[in-house]
Amino acid sequence: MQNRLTIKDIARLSGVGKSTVSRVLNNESGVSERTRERVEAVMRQHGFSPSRSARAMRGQSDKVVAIIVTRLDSLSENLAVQTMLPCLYEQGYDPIMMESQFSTKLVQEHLDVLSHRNIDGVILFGFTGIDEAMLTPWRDTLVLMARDAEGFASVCYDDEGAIRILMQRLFEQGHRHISYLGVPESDITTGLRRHEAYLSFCRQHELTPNAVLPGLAMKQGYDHVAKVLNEETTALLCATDTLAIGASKYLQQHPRTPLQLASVGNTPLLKFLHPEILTVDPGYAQAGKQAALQLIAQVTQHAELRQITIPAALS
Amino acid sequence: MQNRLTIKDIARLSGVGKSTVSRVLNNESGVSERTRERVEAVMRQHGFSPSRSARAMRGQSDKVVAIIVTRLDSLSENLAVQTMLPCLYEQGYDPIMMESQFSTKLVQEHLDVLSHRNIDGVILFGFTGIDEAMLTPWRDTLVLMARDAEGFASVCYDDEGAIRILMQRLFEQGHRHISYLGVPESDITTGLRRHEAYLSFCRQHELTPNAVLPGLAMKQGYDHVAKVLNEETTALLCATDTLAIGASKYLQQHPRTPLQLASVGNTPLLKFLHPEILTVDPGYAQAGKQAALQLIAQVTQHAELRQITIPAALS
DNA sequence: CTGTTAGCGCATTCAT
DNA sequence: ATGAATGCGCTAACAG
Repeated sequence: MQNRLTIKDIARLSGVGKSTVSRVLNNESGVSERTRERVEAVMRQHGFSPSRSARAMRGQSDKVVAIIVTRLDSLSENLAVQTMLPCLYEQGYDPIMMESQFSTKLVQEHLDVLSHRNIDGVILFGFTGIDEAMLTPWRDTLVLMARDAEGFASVCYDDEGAIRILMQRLFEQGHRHISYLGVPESDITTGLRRHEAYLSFCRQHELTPNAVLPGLAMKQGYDHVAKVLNEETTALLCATDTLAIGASKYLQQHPRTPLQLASVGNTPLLKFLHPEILTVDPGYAQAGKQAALQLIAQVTQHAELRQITIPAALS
Repeated sequence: MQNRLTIKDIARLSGVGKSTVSRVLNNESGVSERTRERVEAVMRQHGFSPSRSARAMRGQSDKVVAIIVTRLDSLSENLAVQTMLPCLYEQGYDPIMMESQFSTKLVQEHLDVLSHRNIDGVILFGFTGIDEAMLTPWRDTLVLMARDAEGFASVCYDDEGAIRILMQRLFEQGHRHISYLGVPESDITTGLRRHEAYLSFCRQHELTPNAVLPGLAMKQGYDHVAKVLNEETTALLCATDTLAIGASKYLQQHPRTPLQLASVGNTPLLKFLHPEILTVDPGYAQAGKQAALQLIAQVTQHAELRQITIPAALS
């Protein structure tokens, strides 16, 4: 843009040395109140802001973080990222965005690029097949989303709790034949954990489980929902909003006796299309904020690598 | 990450001077083929990549661009961004993402941040009320999406063509009472242009227009669609996929005589939910690519500020 | 408390 | 064709 001022200019304009300006800039101690104020005044007056590249070169942080989402159009990840961004902006971090498309190879490529770029940290939305080994170099500057791994900071959803809450509610409503539409167990969180929570609840309450685990896509919900519906079924629990939307479409086209749907995920889209569906909010928004805060804490003050679980809540 | 090598190291390792390495790095002429190859070998062998901050400080580009979307969860913008990203990566640009939430104030804040950040360029998704004056400083390094403005590079959709194609098709199918569900005319492109194209077609073919322009949201489509439906109506044209989804929900809940729906936008969501709807693809994907290419051309070779319009096509 | 000095990694003269 | 020297804007070590 315009030819910007440097600390040298500020120093000259306020009649002090460069290093004093630098000290003021970094809130270092050892500057008299008077000079500090004077320098700050000059900086404000001229709208001065230090060159990021120069700072970066001096070993300081570049104040850039990367966010690697699986897909730009993931409903849940969008909600998380939307709360993440303001947190990052506020602390002066610029977020560069990348899309993994559920490909380990793409994640690897992106990380390679990032390693050449003096990145402060990475927030990575996990998925099935992600290779923990390749994340090792990033151990201290990474926050894993929606997945946890030994030795890494992470923000997870309470998969088990979310399913339990929904099952409990359905059970209280009198449902005794609750089917389950989910995701293959190769997916640890959305797949395995949620399915196990379902099975566990069934066991405890002596219900007969009836599940199918086709995948993550709407179409898969649509195509496979029929398999878990029989005459007795009165309720259907879906592992995700996306599956619930697919299932709903099928049910609209193939009417049957009333069926109470329930799903994990509190996306605006599902709320609009099917407000009658019982949903639990896995806390996507809160997760985004927590992840941002955790990452900043890690990279600025070497905070411990916490494994955070966001509590689920009926919505 | 690791303590990276510098051109000094490469110079030492290949037995040449720093400046020679620099020359090789920038593909400058005046280096003998032999030394060039030798230096390149050493660089490859050690996986050398120059410090971006150092280059940036030397007045070179930082190779960062900003993408300001209106909303992270906009279906159409997602499609555009998804094609934009690979183009940018390929050229070594890192995209930092920001969300305007349709707020001029937020755009201004983001641009302020960016002006302190030695950004190469900005891709801005336009919206109603965007203030061209505040974009002036960015004239040469900005590409406006979905909106055009005097003196700025832009990538627009063919609003007029998209509507015309759909109307033509509906007309050919025999429809003579085609209603329109759109966006207020304060929105120049999605609002005004599409509505005018609708009116224009009606005039030319002596149809009686019947339109309502509630807004962009699904709920608005749902709430207002009834107003444009009467006994004679056989087709409904929606200005966007989002409106079409809202309208469809209403129609499912309030059955009537068959109504052919049509809409502008070729999003996967609509295709899944309502494949029966006639849609035209405004070319979101192609638009993303064009925008990335245009921006790169501008910032690397001061290419002219083209105003590109993506042709619409039946999908 | 404050100014001076010396680099960070690179591109760019200017010599050779 | 190539190496040595200079400085980008900043922080850090060292003097006063």
